[in-house]
Amino acid sequence: MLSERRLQVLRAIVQDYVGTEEPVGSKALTERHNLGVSPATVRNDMAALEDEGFIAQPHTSAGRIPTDKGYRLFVDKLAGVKPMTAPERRAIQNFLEGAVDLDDVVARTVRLLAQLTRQVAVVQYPSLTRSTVRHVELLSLAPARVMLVLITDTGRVEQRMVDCPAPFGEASLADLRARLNSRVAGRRFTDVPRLVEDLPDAFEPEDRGTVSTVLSTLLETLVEENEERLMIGGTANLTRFGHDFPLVIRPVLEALEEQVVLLKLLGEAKDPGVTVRIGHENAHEGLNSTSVVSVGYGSGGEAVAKLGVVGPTRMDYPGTMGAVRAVARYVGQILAES
Amino acid sequence: MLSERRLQVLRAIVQDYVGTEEPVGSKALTERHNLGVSPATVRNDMAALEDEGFIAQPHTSAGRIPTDKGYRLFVDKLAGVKPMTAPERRAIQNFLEGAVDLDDVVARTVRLLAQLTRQVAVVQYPSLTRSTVRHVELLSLAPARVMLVLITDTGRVEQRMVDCPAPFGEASLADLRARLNSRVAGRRFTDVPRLVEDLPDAFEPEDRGTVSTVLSTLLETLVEENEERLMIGGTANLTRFGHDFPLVIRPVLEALEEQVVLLKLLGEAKDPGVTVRIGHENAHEGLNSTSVVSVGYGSGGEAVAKLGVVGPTRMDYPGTMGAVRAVARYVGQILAES
DNA sequence: CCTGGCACTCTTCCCATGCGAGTGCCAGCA
DNA sequence: TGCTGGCACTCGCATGGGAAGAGTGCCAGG
Repeated sequence: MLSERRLQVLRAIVQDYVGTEEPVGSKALTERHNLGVSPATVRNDMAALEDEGFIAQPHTSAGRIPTDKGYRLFVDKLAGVKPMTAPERRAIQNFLEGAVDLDDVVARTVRLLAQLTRQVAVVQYPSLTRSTVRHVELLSLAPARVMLVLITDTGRVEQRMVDCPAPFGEASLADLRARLNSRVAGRRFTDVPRLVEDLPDAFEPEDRGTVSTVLSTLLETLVEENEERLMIGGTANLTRFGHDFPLVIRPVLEALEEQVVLLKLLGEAKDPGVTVRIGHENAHEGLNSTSVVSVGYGSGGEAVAKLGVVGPTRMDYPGTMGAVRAVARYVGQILAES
Repeated sequence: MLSERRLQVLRAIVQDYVGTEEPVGSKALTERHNLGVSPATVRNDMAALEDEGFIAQPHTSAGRIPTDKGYRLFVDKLAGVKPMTAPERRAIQNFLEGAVDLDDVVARTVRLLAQLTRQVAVVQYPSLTRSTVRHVELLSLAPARVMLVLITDTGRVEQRMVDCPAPFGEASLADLRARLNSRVAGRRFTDVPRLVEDLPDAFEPEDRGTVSTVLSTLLETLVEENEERLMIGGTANLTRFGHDFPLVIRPVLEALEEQVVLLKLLGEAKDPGVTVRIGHENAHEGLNSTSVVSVGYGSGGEAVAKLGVVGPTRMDYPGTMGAVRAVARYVGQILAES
């Protein structure tokens, strides 16, 4: 329906607009790209593209700017993912390799993404539900008080206090610790409930209450979704957003503080590859003038969490997608090594 | 040197300017505050205050606005700390009591502070160096790989991997765990180095290398200053900063991302009470147009960390100081209880 | 030492004007 | 049918000149 040239015109408009931040006119287009046709022809194409809803004019007789729909077409059909250069890849790897623990990995990833894309970076901590248990530790803090520490294969640590219904001896605790670990160590979180189901039966009646309490706390910890933490960075890049300032970035900052919103945002992306949500495609109203580029990352073949960037719809999609993909890949490697 | 009335004029200027965000003139002042004198008199006082550097005019013949020095005098001499009302105090307490773990306490504190003051809130995690050890846990992950988990009295958990110079048996590990805990549990971090000094001597020669390695990792963890994490929130409030947007908030956002800067900022405040740093009193350049109100908080009588807010120099100092102080007090209580 | 009055200084707002960029349409040409 | 050059038209934006208003500094008088 859209001729090849019209698609090229759209591509050129997107590229120019992303570069200059100014509405682009027919004359400027023909000067900067050799489309082989005259401005008049381009004007006709533009009129057609506008009828289809891919571009719009801010005012009568200013240049055209892409609409969300225009960006969508650009991302889907007209632009690939721009791969990182070799030096960039090396820099990413070097920077991430310096990390000392999980917090540091996440923190470095955020900084890296923010710098590479010059946008706001969001990195979700490796999700509990998809990881495996490395170790469960039980510490007796008081006769009827136990601290439960859960360590995951991605290096994440969760702790919980458990108030026991009855005093619980050191010997029983050691027993529980040993049995628990022999059953769940190395297993996926989703399998844990099944694996510990009958564990209380192995204990003396007077200890069963406590064992059950500990186990249910453990299970709670495993499913606790609101514990899906994330880290954001590069908010200073919001200042490069546009001219009509406060009105635009206010809701964005607010949305960024609502971890729930962000988690949902990242969670929505189900693709195996890089997912792009453009403008109004984002459910959250405050993000209607932003695009979100996200991707899953993980230590093995499987994604355990997501990361991405939030930026103006007017962004360099190929470059951003390339950076996001590359960072995700290297973070995965780092996690697998540690 | 400054007469009583002139101080009152300064106070009135600060209050009005904070309220209206606009330079305040002599006529408006006499209308809104009954100073008992005419605008002309106030003008003379203003001229004097300007000579002394407490106020300034943005342009010839606009009203006056307070300078950093003016705010300083206001904070030191002219305004007290506005205490929270009883309902506010109750709300603070209720909100904080819902927290389930340390992360949650900090997160809630940040949200609370940001909401109460309508500014950017910064909360430092309880510092390691001033807390006491609750428990040290050692987990064998591989024959020559140990995970060290440190649990503090404030509920904070730090973990480190230790690569041992030689394989280390389960029995030795249990031995080390027991000896270590019996020595350091309940002790202050600063005392730990002294307490574990001779610990390797109690082990077989072949294990001493590993024990030393583990201990030095523990000591590293204790002193590691860069691990002083903090959480910030309420950045959306920056949009209420002023009219000349990007130029002002850009450096602020950048400074907020530099944890080092923030930690230094909070660390500088040595007072037992609420500390206020106004405008250029902040060492960091990006924060020259902001004021920082901070205070220490802690579970006992002693401060284990700081919290505070960052806002425009034109802020409601008495109210902000009251909110910061109240929140710090209640967070301290919560930490002491858990 | 305070007060009212007065002249003066700027900023800000508003409007008219001109310019330029960009468009839409049309007639002509391949 | 599709491309091109030409041309009239539309707006947005920057420019400049008043006019208004707020606020000041200073002075003479109480």
